[in-house]
Amino acid sequence: MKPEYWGLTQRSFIEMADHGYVYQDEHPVNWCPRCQTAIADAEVEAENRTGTLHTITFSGVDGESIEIATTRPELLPACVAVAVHPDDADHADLVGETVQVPIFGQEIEVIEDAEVDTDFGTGAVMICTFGDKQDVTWWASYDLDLRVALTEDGRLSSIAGDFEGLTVEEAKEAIANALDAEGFLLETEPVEQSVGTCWRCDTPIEILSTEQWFVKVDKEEILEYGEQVEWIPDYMRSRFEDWTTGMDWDWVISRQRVFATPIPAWECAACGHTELATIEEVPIEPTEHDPAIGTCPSCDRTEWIGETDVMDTWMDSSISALYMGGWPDEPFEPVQLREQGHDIIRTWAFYTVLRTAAIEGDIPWEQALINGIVLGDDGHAMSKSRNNFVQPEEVVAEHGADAFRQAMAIAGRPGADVQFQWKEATAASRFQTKLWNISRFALTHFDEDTATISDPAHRDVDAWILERAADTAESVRADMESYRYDRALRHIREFAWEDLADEYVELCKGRLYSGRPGERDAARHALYEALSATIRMLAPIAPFVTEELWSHLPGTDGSVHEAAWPTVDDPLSGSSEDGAVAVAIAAAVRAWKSDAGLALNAPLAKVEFYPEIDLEASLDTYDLSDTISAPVYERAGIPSVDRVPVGVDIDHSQLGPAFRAQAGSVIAALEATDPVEIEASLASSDSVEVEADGELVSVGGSMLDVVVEHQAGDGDRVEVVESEVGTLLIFPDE
RNA sequence: GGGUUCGUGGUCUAGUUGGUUAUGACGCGGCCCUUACAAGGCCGAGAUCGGCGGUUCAACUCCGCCCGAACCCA
Repeated sequence: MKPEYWGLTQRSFIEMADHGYVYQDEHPVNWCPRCQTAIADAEVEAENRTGTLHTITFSGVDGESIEIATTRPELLPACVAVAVHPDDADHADLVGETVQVPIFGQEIEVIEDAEVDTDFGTGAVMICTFGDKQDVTWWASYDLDLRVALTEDGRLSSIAGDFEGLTVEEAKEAIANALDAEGFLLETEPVEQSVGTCWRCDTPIEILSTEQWFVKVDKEEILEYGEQVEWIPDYMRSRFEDWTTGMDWDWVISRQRVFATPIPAWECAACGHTELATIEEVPIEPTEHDPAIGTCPSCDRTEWIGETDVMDTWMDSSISALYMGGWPDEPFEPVQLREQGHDIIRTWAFYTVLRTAAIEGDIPWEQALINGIVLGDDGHAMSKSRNNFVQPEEVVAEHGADAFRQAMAIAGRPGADVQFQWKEATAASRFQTKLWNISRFALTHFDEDTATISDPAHRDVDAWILERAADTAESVRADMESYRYDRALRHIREFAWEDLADEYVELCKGRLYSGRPGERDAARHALYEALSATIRMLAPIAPFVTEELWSHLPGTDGSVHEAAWPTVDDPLSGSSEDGAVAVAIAAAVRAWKSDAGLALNAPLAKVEFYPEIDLEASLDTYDLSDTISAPVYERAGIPSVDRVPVGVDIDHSQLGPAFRAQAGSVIAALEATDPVEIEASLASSDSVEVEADGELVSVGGSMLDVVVEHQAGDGDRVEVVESEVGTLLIFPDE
């Protein structure tokens, strides 16, 4: 870390001290005996382990003895009281009595407190300084003695007598044996317990009372600012609020480590006065330099001892928003976005909100975009032990950086875990090849004038692809703004692959190869617009391939990443709706030819189209005929083949509300009726009468359609294809 | 034990305010070399939308309980 940055961490510390957030105190803190440093609550992780529950007798000094249950006999030398529940009838007469701690001999009082769990062990619990946070609470509220049984390296202290110097594990066994030998140990049994461990080294943490630096946690203030942030997804807000509400200790920020940002403070060697650096002095290493103030303000002496403690690294990372926002040189304004995982809401997000509130009285960011954790191909979190981790370099080597980015973009939405899958990299790579080939085709038809073609005489399919491009650009824009990169990418692929490549390119080919100049220009213009829009939309997700394609596109200047978001103008002529009909017909004929084992360009005698939808104008058959290699005729009326009503298509959203409870039997009755009769009835009265629940009801024509199939009669040399838009009669080549 | 989220074909996944033949990808089977692309096109098999119950004319969608998974906490 550069001195300029950790100097800012020191400055932020000083400003927080000026605002009354920083104090130094002796207080119990989480302590890692291996790292030999204090750690914050957020650095303690809960781990389930199987421990041993020891039931131990404490003799009464004047009266009865009491049995307590504990998993930590090694803390007996630190025992300062025994607690029972106020409603616990079995122990009621012992409250206020004095008992003696076995082996170690100290006499302690039996107290009552509602926090005692009567169902655990014997219902009586020993209070030590300190076994856990509950002990700290009791110690403070009952003003109990402090008996320090553990040293900073996790061994028993001198008050443990013969057991001094043993590690916690050694002492647990040795003391249990001693208790057993002297008849104090009544029984042992395995018990599931949750142990607090150090996030760095997994060592069980202890609670020691030491002199440390703290930052005040003002829950109300943090909640108030957290409230003003937009959490994406919104439910992450409750993770933040739950953690904040559950905080019960201030943030201990001093660490007894070697490498980190120094706490900029000194202690006067003579009188013990603590002096903080001024913001003009930072960055400063207090163990190497004396404070600028020179003489101690309280005793006028000049010998200083530099603070050797360093700061929690979250003190550095929690000013990242301030730093990005120009602090301290520029007036702070919240930055737009924080992007982070939900596993560090309790640290990075929490501390950042706390610090920005304390220093600037503001929110750090307007939006907090929270992602899940990255999972391996097997759906589990990546880990060495599972051997399911994937190095990005492997994916890049196999499929390229853009394919990797696509695979990650499509792998999840905000808040959800992100599962890496090799198959997505495969799909992404194929898509890029597809786009490359579309571009290769298009570029052979473009020249330097393509980008500036004026007044193109668009045909229907041009109008259709331009409208699809405009709609896609709009929906992708909305997806991007809501951080739905997965949906954005799907929309882009769907447009590029299905609409542009499979449909439009096939339909406009004929014009591009052999159209007259004006006709060809219209196709080139539409193709150019659609391709240009696709490349620009994909650019944020696949930056390299789009940049390359962009550089080959005529009329472009500079980087695609500086290009404007695509807007597609309305076509000057042509009907996009009728264009969609041509597209649907082409698709139906293509599928039929494939089924018939014919090539797409296999010539046909002719195709007749009997529309079942209303066309804006007449069908534009120019491109269509060329694509399917057949003259296409739009016909009115009904085709001259056998016409067979085969069923009814019911509009449930209309029929349901109209008949309510009767709807079920009305539907059943309609489905049981001969479709031929229904069609006849609709033709004469635009309604059909059926019997439902013994009652004659009339169903309006708007609630149903008769499904009709057309079939070629025996010996007819014609094939009948039903498409979404109407019936096609296909006359194969002679 | 508490909080949050999730549970859709073999795998992964889409699904706006309840009414869709439940989307697509990867994989699988078949057919097709059609002047951008066989790293392609077309077709097909494969899902009682975790389970049970409820609300409703109608539930993948809303409600409750249960089972299972993940994260955070105790």
